[in-house]
Amino acid sequence: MARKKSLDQGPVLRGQILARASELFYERGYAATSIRDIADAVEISSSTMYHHFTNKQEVLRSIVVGFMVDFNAATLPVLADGDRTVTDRLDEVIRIHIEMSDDRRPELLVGNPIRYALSVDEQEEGIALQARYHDAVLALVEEGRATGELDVRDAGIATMALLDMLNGIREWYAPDGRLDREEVVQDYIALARNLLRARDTAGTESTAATAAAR
Amino acid sequence: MARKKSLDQGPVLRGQILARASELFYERGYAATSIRDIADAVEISSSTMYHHFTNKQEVLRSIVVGFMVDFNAATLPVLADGDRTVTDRLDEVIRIHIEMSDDRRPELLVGNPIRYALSVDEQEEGIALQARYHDAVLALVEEGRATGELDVRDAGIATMALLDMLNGIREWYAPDGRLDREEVVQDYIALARNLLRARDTAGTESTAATAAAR
DNA sequence: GTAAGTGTCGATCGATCGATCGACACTGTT
DNA sequence: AACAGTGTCGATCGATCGATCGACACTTAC
Repeated sequence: MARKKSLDQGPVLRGQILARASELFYERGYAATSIRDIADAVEISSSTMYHHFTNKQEVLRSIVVGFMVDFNAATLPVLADGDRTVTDRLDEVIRIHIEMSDDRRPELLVGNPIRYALSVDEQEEGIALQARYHDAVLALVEEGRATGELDVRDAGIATMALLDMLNGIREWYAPDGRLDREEVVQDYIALARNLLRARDTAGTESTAATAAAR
Repeated sequence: MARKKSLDQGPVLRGQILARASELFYERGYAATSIRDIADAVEISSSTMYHHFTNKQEVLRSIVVGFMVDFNAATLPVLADGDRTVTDRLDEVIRIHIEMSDDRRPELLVGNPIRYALSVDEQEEGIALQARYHDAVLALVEEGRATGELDVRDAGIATMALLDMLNGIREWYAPDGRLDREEVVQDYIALARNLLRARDTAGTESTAATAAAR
């Protein structure tokens, strides 16, 4: 086999590495995936990896931070949009949460072993990004409780229940299975309203339903 | 240091190994935990490990299967108890689920990387045990929908939402934090009733409330 | 045309991994 | 006293790990 042509493919290779590394980390875990596994999957040598990333940790860090930055960019503006009702915003965030964590499933790397693999600084960076989303959802739930749109005893617990419910989907949802994704989105919007005892506000109902159906 | 005394401590050492291994696997992940890490934590040599387990995989398998067997033994009889109302059974299972997954938190090892670490037979064994619990909860939700006690569009989706909501708790609940565990249990019982739109059945209400408060 | 910069590779490093082996201590049986 | 069975250990195996190095191909700038 001839030497791989070294035409400058710019940041393309870096993106390929991140994409394949995400999948391997997601399936096997970070520790069980070797640099050579990733290199083989992208059909490069292991040494080439080190021209694009300083070490294995940096590959993981890029994936984790990259996803969370995009995720927050998509959700935070919606959560903080004061012009819309709480229920309306909640519906849309649930849709974004489900669709984004399904579309980019392998990139959503969380859990203790992932944290353990990162340096202290990287841990704090990742946790801070997650906390920003968490706090924004919590603020929305508290706002809903204040306006009477939602009815929960403890906003903190209800928020965790909601987020865990949404985060669990990617572990069992299979696109080729019994369920259509839009079906899942609609059901989860309804389930979330049940969970938080969303009030059927007559004035905003049509608006929310329209947004939910998109 | 003198040679470790070899007084027969029966299955005690095996239990210690499993306990410490659980914690390390939970914190760092299976692949990132070496046989020597476990041995050091129990203060034995790595060779001694192999007199109690055939290999590293078998340690993981023992933990996973051991927990799920106990978990099913505690929950399945409740879920299938035809003499009680659906809501009543649901409340108690939620309590057991939360308390057991908190008490034995490190033993609850799940996810893709864990599956990847097990052999095909072991995977199927573990999945089968989890499926038995899942199916029993699903059957209860469907029963509740049939009797009118619960009101959900798709029982399968609602069941996954409920289970994910419960499984997420151990990732964030800290015993020394703001929340008392009994508080969490009570809130989740209420949240689950919201989620599944449990009907306030006049006849069984007092029974269910009593069971919930235990 | 030649020098600098970039990207890729094979070869290889020391460290660590899971697992094995023989030696030895202790207990209980005969 | 001799023996078998069990549990523990240090030493060590081959394999694989993350990471480094120098050599080489190719592009671009001058």
